[in-house]
Amino acid sequence: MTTIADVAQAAGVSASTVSYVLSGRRSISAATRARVEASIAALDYRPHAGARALASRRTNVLALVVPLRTDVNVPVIMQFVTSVVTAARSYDYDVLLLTKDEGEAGLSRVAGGAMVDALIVMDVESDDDRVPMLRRLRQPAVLIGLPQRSPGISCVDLDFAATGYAAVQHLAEHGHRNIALVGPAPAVYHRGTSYATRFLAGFNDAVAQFGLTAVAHPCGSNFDGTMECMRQIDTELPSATGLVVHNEMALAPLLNILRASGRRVPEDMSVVAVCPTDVALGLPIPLTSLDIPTQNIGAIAVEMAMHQLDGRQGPETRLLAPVLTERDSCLAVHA
Amino acid sequence: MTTIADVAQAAGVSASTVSYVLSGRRSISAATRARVEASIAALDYRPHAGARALASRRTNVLALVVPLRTDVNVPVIMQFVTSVVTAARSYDYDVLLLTKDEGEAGLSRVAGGAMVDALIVMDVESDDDRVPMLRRLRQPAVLIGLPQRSPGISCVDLDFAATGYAAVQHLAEHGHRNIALVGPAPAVYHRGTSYATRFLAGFNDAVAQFGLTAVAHPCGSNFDGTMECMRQIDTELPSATGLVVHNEMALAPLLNILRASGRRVPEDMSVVAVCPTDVALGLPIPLTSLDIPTQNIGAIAVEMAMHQLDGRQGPETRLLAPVLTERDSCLAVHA
DNA sequence: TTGAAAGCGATACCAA
DNA sequence: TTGGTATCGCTTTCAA
Repeated sequence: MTTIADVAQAAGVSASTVSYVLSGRRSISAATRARVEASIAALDYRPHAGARALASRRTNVLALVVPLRTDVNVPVIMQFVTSVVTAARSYDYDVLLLTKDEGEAGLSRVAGGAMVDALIVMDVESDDDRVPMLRRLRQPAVLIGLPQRSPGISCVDLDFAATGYAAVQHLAEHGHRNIALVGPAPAVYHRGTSYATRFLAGFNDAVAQFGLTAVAHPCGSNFDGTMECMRQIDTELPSATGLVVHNEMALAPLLNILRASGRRVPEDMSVVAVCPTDVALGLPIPLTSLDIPTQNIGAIAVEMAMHQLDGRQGPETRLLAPVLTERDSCLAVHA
Repeated sequence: MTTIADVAQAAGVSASTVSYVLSGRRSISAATRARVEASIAALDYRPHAGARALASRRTNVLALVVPLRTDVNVPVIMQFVTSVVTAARSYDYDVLLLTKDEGEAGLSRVAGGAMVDALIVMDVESDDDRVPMLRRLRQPAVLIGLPQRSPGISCVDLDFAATGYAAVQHLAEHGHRNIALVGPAPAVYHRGTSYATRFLAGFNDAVAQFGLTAVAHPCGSNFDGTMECMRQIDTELPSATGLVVHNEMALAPLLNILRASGRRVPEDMSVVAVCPTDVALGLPIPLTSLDIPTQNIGAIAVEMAMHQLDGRQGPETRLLAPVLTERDSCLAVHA
């Protein structure tokens, strides 16, 4: 294995000089730098990550904790993952992947063992067991999501309350008076994933504000679950002309079910979806949607972690404002 | 930070004894071990990963390289990822996640920097640029997939040739004489991803063997692509009574299109899918399928890496035999 | 602008 | 059964 000493010898300088060329932490004469860089290239030298971590107390690795759930849309998770990995690379960081089912043990293992400089945690629940432990770690953490109480820890997420409100507002402004919410899977509510309840709160606020009539139902994330959910909605509010769908997995089945029951979108039923853009565009009819900006959120999470690492910024919470894009699934109704 | 020296002092032993208690590489008296373990627990000691890697030349981390493509089914990729992470944890290994778009640079970065002990590479192409470089690394690599020439490197994959053969055979044995293959996306063929061509070869072999008439078409991985693919099939072989679908993303649109054109599955059209079990079960009608055993493949990849690390096994290629499960999408035709 | 050398926190060899 | 210590490869302080 090639070491820094080999490079130093080849370049006729000391090891520390090579180190400084690499880190840029002190000025080096152009001539010396050139020789060192030539030797590095010639020997194909790569600094030993472990040695570096030991001496510098930096690993240039961050941990990313992902859920394994199948009741949340897996492609959406994957979008977060790739955006985090891509953003991390732009800071010369690598990503260690943990699964949520390891729980607190996984976090303290990688943090306590100094395997990572920071942690990014997805799928945070309202009252998440992991939050108190994260707060105690030496490394900064960034949550994707918003627990009940998050003082001392950074959070980033879409502003789901505002998003729920905006969805209803859009339908109200198009004259809809009777609407329904097709929500996330029951399990998502049960385990207290906060985006579900925040969205619902915003939805209900707007319903009251605009004086609408509404029903809301969780929706199992598959064909049967969607069928059942629509059955209930049709029973309780048969006059509904607008649907807010906060469940990516339900979208495709839903469109089928509507068509099968003879209802056209948007002529007979308007649909506002909450999903990433590519999902809204990947269906038979382009959906009017409130974007879940996975790319942004992932990049911001990494950025927040980096800012905390270089001391530029303490813990903060950032909620992204919803953006609604009109496409082909909403129509105004006339009384 | 708590170090091994702190633990040693607390337990009244030397640092090396603590190290040996941890590694189990030499026998320790029960009394000493108990005291050491008590101190470890009391101090909540975690060995520093970097120091460990430096001294032992082992990181207990393996690299996993995933594609970012959206033309292959993202949930399937995620299944591989979670099975690899889960299997790795069972060997006390962590997983560093790389994306394929980093190419050879990413591989040599993490391998050259001794960040990982082994690499697992997904989405390997027939003539993959990364293979020669992987062969040169100090660390063992396991490919998920099968490049043209793989001597000296471990591979694991479903036996796609046998799978293609089995799909056709199943239809032939049910009396179908005219069949069509709905293949992966054109891009998958173009970049030479070998499973596509291996499957096609097996498909064609069986078609010849059983004296069938067949057409095969790539299929764009969305609604429009599937529509276009079916249009071509209907034009070229309108008498087809059986479909082999080697494209998870095409399955849902395909069933819709068939229904929209008035064809019932399985009465008017038999369908054999190649996909993970959960995909086959997640559609309106449970599909007869050849399983893509993502869990197995991921676990085997990790196992092969571990066996190479402890010198128990050199590079080898393992192709898993296809397993067909009959469900509700295939019917025998009578002449 | 550069070099020498003291750590960083483990492992594992050599002794006892 | 245990302890002492050289060593892993790098960073960074102190000196020049």
